[in-house]
Amino acid sequence: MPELPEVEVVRRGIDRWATNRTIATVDVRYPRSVRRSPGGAPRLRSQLVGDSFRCASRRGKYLWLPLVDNDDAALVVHLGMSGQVLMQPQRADDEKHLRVRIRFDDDEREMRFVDQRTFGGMYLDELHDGVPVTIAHIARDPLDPKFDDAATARAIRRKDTEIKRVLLDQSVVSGIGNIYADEALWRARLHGRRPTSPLTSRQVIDLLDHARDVMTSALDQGGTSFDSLYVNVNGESGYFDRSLDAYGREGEPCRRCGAPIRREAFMNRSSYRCPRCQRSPRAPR
DNA sequence: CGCAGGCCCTGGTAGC
DNA sequence: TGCTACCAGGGCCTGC
Repeated sequence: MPELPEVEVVRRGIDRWATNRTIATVDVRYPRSVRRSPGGAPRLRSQLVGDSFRCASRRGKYLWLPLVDNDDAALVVHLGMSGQVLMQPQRADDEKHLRVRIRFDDDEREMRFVDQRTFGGMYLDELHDGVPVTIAHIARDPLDPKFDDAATARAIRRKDTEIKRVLLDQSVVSGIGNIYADEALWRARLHGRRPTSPLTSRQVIDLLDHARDVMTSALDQGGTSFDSLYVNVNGESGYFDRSLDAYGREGEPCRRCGAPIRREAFMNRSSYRCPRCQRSPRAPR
């Protein structure tokens, strides 16, 4: 499940292999994967072939490759739940869920978009001030140098909802998904169902600090490969899953207090927390 | 307008 | 063994 650290690892890999090479062919094997691209596969192909990519940018879980010739356009990539960008030798066997193949006019590696659950995709978009218009509503992420902790904390406290919901709201703070939300909440000793407005500014800024810290650590270890769907552009897993303190640790002892980590349903998914360190806001015990 | 919840999608796995 | 039901979940869309 790629969140910010995993997407950043992929971005770096793409930068290493895919920039400043003339695009030769674009082969869309599965139209759904380019469903957000205006004009579909034909226009995607005609716009990309002959052009080349600049260095990749990222905001939250989105990354994009600006084009060199058409300098107000970019190829946006979102990995969804199971998307992978692989830089493969041209002779390598096709992956089972290969969706889009981009070849360059040299003998080096080709770029492949592979996606089992097809929530991800790639599409052409227009750049405004260097940002694709379709992601203008995505907030800056905590690793962005221009991320404003105090302003984000204010925005969070203005919301009339629960804290974990806001952490997952990409228009307030981006890059955080279910795994790093649970990890940040564990580190901050906050229950995800705590209402946001009574939280102090200090608590929220502390939480954002923890989110940044845990994602930075994950990035240093190549990301979290919890269910093997996430890999870097060379197909290699990250190692942060063994450093997780909450996510996926149901029944295992809290690394702080020893209480068994609890798993609960939340927003049609799972939340993991320590029942002792992260007390329930409703029925404290 | 803000918020909550449903839906999309597929493969692995638990359970019978 | 083979079938069914369920689970993973980001982001868009709808409805209240």
